[in-house]
Amino acid sequence: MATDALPTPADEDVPSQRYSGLLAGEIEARWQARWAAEGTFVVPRTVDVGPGGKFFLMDMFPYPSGSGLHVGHPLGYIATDVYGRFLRMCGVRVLHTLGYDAFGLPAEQYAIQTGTHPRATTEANIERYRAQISRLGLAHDPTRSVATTDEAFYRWTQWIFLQIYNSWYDEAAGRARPIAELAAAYEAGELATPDGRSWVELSADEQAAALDARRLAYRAEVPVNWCPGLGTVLANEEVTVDGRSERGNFPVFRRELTQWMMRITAYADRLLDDLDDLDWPASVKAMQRNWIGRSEGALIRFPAGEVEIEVFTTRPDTLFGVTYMVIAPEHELVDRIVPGSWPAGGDPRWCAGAATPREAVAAYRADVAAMSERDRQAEARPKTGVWTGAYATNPATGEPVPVFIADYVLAGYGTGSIMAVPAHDQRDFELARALDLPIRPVVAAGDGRDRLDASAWPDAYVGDGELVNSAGASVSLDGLRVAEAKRVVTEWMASAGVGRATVTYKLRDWLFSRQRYWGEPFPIVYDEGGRAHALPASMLPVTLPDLDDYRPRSADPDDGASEPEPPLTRASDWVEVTLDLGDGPRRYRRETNTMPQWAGSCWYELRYLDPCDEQRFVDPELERFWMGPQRPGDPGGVDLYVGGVEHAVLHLLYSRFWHKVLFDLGEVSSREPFRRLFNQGYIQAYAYTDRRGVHVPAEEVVERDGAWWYGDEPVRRSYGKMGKSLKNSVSPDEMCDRYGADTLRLYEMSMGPLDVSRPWDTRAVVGSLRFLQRVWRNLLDETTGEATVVDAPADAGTERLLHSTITAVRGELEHLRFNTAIAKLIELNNHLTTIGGPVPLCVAEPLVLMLAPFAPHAAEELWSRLGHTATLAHEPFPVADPAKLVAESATYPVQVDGKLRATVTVPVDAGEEAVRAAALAAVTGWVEGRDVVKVVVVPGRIVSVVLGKG
RNA sequence: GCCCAGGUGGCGGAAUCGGCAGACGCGGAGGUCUCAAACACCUCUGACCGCAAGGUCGUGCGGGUUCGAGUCCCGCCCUGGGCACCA
Repeated sequence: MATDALPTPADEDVPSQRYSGLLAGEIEARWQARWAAEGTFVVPRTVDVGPGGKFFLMDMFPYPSGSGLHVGHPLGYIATDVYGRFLRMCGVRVLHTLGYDAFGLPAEQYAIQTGTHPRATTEANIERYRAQISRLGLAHDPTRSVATTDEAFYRWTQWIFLQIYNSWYDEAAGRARPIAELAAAYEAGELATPDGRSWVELSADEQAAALDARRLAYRAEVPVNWCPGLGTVLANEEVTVDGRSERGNFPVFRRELTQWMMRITAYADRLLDDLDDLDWPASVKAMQRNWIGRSEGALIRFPAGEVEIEVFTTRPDTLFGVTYMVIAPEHELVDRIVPGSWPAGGDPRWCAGAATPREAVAAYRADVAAMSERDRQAEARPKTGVWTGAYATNPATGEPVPVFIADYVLAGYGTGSIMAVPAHDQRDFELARALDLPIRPVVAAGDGRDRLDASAWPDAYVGDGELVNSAGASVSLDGLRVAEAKRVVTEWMASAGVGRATVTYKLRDWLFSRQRYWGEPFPIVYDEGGRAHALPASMLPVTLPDLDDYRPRSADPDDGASEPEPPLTRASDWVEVTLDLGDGPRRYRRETNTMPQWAGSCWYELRYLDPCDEQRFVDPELERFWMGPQRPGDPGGVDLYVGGVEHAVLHLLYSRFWHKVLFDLGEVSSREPFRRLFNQGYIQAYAYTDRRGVHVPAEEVVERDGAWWYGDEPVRRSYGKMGKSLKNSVSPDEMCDRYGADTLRLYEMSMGPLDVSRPWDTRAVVGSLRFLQRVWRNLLDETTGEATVVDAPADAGTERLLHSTITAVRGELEHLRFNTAIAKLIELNNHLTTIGGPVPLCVAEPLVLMLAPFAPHAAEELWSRLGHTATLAHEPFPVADPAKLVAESATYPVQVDGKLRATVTVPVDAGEEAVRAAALAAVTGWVEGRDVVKVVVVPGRIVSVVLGKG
């Protein structure tokens, strides 16, 4: 096709001042330059504020990826901008800016792919993002933007790490305290040292070890998620349910490795309880509760020869129903209880045909190890297990119970061991059936099954009921209900010294080190004895050294036995340092792990308050002003935080944890970082594949006869994410070029409620352009660009509509319902089009002001052409006059037997009788010959006439 | 399996202290302007019946409450998301 044959619009046919994409582009560039030059959106670093109050408004900051933005990315940014502009016009001091989350794996991987240094690609990506975002006309304070990769920023990330490192959790006080106070407490004898000796008896190394063991940031050899494909270990939160990395989808292996951990579990209860005080979506709260996974139960010790097996159970009431025990296969206790040969009394089916218990255990462990994480978690997999040859003693009955290993018991939860009650636990029931273990009911089922004989039961009985078969020498539960039995047995266990009530969590401590290059270095060095030392704050920042080769040592993604090797170990000049940490210059080795991507985002909201502060990470006065609690019970925090739901348990849990540590240490006055959270939906798109399964450009696909065609070829349609590889990506730049940023903003806001995902439809964008065009045409001459408004009063109908629109738009904006607010503005403007003639100034001005949050450039331009010289950014948002809302007549729909039959119009002050009479008169044809049983008049609403039967 | 959302025209969506279902926009049909068009303008546009006036049906399905139900209650179905051998 010859493109030069395309018709070009003749210039003289289109009025020169018609609001087109081209004109919009010119207006937008001009106003953006003016806002920048005048510092319109710069917020002073002072804490005085007018009567409108303050509002700290935030978006989840972007990760500047190499592929740039598509139209879905700025959805939330536009929404917060509209809301912020509205609040500003309501006299509120609004803090709104945007930074960049620029450390992390993807930036590093992108750098490796393109062969350039991560700093270079990161900076280029940030510039690209800035350019794309600035075209949208967002009213950010440009002086408060940060990037987590800035030395001036990560200096404070390291500083906060030091605060956490130099703290311990005082369980008695329920808060973190400086580690020096722990040393003081040990020294004063207020706290017992780990081995009971007095503090002064301990060597310096022993004292240091005792403190290190309690720090909130600590090193420990723990089972970690080793991902050879990424060359690093990962946090639990970064591993998917089928045991692969969230990034890159590589296999993840469990390995014991020494790593940096954050003691987030100390905060489990507070992280859980404080959710109640947050204005967050219920789904996010539910996900966090689920992830923390608090469960109340009891720890019970079962003697087994030389050792004791401690189990965690939520059903201590079923203690008399224990018929066997299970330990996780990898549990260290297993090797200590396995006897040399099979004792008498066991069932051959428990032994898997092995000659000795040791062989049985080894074979079972080998089977488990050979299984992939996916297989292990597969649904409906039959329960397996093998006897260890050992017996333990039920502390309530004195009975011996066989001890098994089975992979349905997880080493990482509770104590890694369970008491099996097959009658009342489905998993135990399944293994009991598989190995023909006894099943002893101790809770009388109320559902018709046999209460004492489980041989015909189809499944475990997990409901409530009366305890039976539960009387021992020192305690009896018979006759009690489950809840009561739990209480009684727990009291008995405590007095008998065999167990106690406890709480466990699914939440694990946060694995905080990564074997990657592109992250914050730890402010930690090791002495020649291998002991860790924190650097003093005066030595911060510890800057990331330049490296020629920043790649992780590549390992086979499937080789779980490979070793992580941080790239920073290669920076030998950087690693080996001589420092004076208070006892003269000595040689040290730097920590070569880096922090995970989440570190910077754990506290960036605080840095927005003053990114230039070189004395502190945040000024306490600014923090109190912008984030402090507003009333008793208020946790404080950012007033509105908008972002996607994908960070429900990662970023949002980690940042709450860091914030609480800072709160405990007195560094911030708010105990939560984000008071209100709003999850925006996603913009999705259709993608099309041809018969080979290859994606074709979505823009060029047409619909014909209910099918989709790419040229002459039929294509298949799918729906989902927008992405370059799917060939369905639309960039904000091309939308700005074709329609202007204001049209794009308006379109994205009118697509639907902010929290709902919706499909992108480029064809529909023109509707928003038409709206702006019509507003433009109603107020200006399309040929001359002169305002056509008149300084005359509006007619009563127009005035009433204006004021009802103001009321509605304010209400919708307050609740972030931008789509319906826009619909109201369109209705008002359509009314002005319909009545024709010049628009009165007293209608034009409020219309422009109400439009301003959505389409700020067009509104500014109209405002100036209406004769104003200053920006409208701080003009008061229109306020409705209640007196102008009153109509003189009211229209009632009239129903007869529930069906709409007529409408009547009566004076607005008509009494109920008059309305009733008018309504009946309007439906005589329907009522004729029938009895009117009842007439319901709902004032201002409706009239309902009820006829008799027949 | 458990938890949380949500099912309304051809499409995105309005309307929930129960009160005219389908605001607003896209798409579609017809028309205006134009040599022709367009990101212009006007009219119509839930389905069915009817020349029309008008009527009947209609908010996932089945019941119920009510003068009146998209909205409340009971029982299902489906879709999306989260969690999932957590003792």
